Amino acid sequence: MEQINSLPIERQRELLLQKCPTYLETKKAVEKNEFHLPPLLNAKHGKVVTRFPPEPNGYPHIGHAKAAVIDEEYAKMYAGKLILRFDDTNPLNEKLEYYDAIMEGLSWLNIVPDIIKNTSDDIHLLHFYGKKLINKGNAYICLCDQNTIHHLRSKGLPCQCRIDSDKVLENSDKIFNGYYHQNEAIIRFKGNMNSDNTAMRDPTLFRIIENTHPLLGDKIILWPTYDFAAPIEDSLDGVTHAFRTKEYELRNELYQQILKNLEMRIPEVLEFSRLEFEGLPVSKRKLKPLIEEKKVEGWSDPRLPTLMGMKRRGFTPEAIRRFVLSLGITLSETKPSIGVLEAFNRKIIDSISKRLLFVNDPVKITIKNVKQKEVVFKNHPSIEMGSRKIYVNNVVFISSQDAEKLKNGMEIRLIELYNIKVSYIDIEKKEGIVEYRDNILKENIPKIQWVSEEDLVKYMILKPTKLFIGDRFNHNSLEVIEGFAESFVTTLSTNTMVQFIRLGFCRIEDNKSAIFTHK
RNA sequence: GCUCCGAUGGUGUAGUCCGGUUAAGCAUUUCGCCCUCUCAAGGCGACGAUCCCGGGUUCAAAUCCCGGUCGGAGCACCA
Repeated sequence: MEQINSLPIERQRELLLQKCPTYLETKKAVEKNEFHLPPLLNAKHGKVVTRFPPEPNGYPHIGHAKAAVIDEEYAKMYAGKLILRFDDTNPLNEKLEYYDAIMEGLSWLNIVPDIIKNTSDDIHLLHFYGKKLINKGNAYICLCDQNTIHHLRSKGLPCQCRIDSDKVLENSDKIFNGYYHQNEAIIRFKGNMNSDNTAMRDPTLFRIIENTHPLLGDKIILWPTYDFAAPIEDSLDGVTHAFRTKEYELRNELYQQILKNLEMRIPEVLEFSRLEFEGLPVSKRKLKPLIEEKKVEGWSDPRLPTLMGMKRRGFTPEAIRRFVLSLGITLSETKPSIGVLEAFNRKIIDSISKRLLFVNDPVKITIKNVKQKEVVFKNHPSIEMGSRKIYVNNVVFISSQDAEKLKNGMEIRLIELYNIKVSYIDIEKKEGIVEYRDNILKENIPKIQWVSEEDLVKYMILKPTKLFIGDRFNHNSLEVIEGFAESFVTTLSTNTMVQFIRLGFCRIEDNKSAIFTHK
């Protein structure tokens, strides 16, 4: 062994090849553009159950998409089941419209859960397990006020309620019978008040919230916290692998302890980092003011990282899925650039996007000595997507950016039309005169897009850019590009993806406008 | 403050558990070339990482050990 090990690596390899020729060939080639999640521990084919547990307290965003895709992908990978569970245990935050919004978001992502349920469906069960925990001496009723609790928790000291918890048992009945009101009493887990893990310092399991719940109305006032509901529900629902974002990491001990005390099955819990794009926060705290102050149009504004916004921007669910999978389930906290998502999206929409002509800030070009012409324009350069006819008399419009580069005597080609020679151009007046040259394809002359005076509509492209620069809202985050498009755009329905030649991919919004997706 | 977690090219990651098939794979970005009546897509190629730093163990360390640094998270009657 010593001898072999001390040989140079090349020699070791030679010897290895002689003795065991297959050993060095086991590495599989990585398929391009295909990303997979790593295998799961303790996962049996057909037996994996995952769950996506959003709280219906807002519109779903890219962060939800990441969690949902991971949950679904693992369920699929092991031919298991995916549960969608609305984690609706705080009537202060939840609204009916958000349940629907989340459902819509998922269906847009093509994620179809096998089971759909609400944590609130199991409220009586949750109460039952709460009582059980108290009876076993693993939880107690605490009557202290919040400041006291906070104070003692930070010092690692128990309160009198805890100390007396074995003697004072009647409070338990009282809290379940509705004797107490909001802020008067809570149920706490009997953890370890001086644990290093602060999540174990007797966290709250139930509290009283006298608000109307979107599903249960006013019937219930004693609501479990996430810390209690999540492990119980996961265990009861048969979840084998529970994924959550990494800020819950320290709660793992609690999660397991609760189930252990109750002698319930403990699922595998795994964490992944939150997903947020650079310059595009996901938090309601940052987004809501934008909407309230009308800086953006609403939750479906194409600048927003909400699923509705991203859909409107022209991102495809398939691109989002690939993107999420390419991220993996790492714990490292990073903010990927949206450019990666765009790259995935581009590859998907390229093959379904018709190529159209649009010019912004149009300059009127009169063409001398030319006859009326009809061009047949292919809808896609390499894929059979039909074609359309465009009539051209002797006036076309080109964009002023292109016009600026023109000089007298210069020869250019109007894409798919013919070559012209510039005889006069005035950017200020937005006009120019050119001569017809010929219709021979030449390699070294500029090719620019145009629209025919005979066949145009006024059109607008909304171009989203960075929402925030640093910490500040970018007031120029929605650029408006106005110009002319060929009238063919008006025949396309909302949501159609197109590519305006030399401009970029856009999603058709209506007869008058489109939203710029990306280059 | 205390506790936990992370750190691989410009960016996102694979590999780290079980040290040697790889001085590092993939994707993206940027740049070339080919293709193309688009500044798109496709094809080919290039640039780019002494794997946070310092020390140790070992014939051999991105991978193991110790000590730092930087970044993030938790410490709610939110989830």
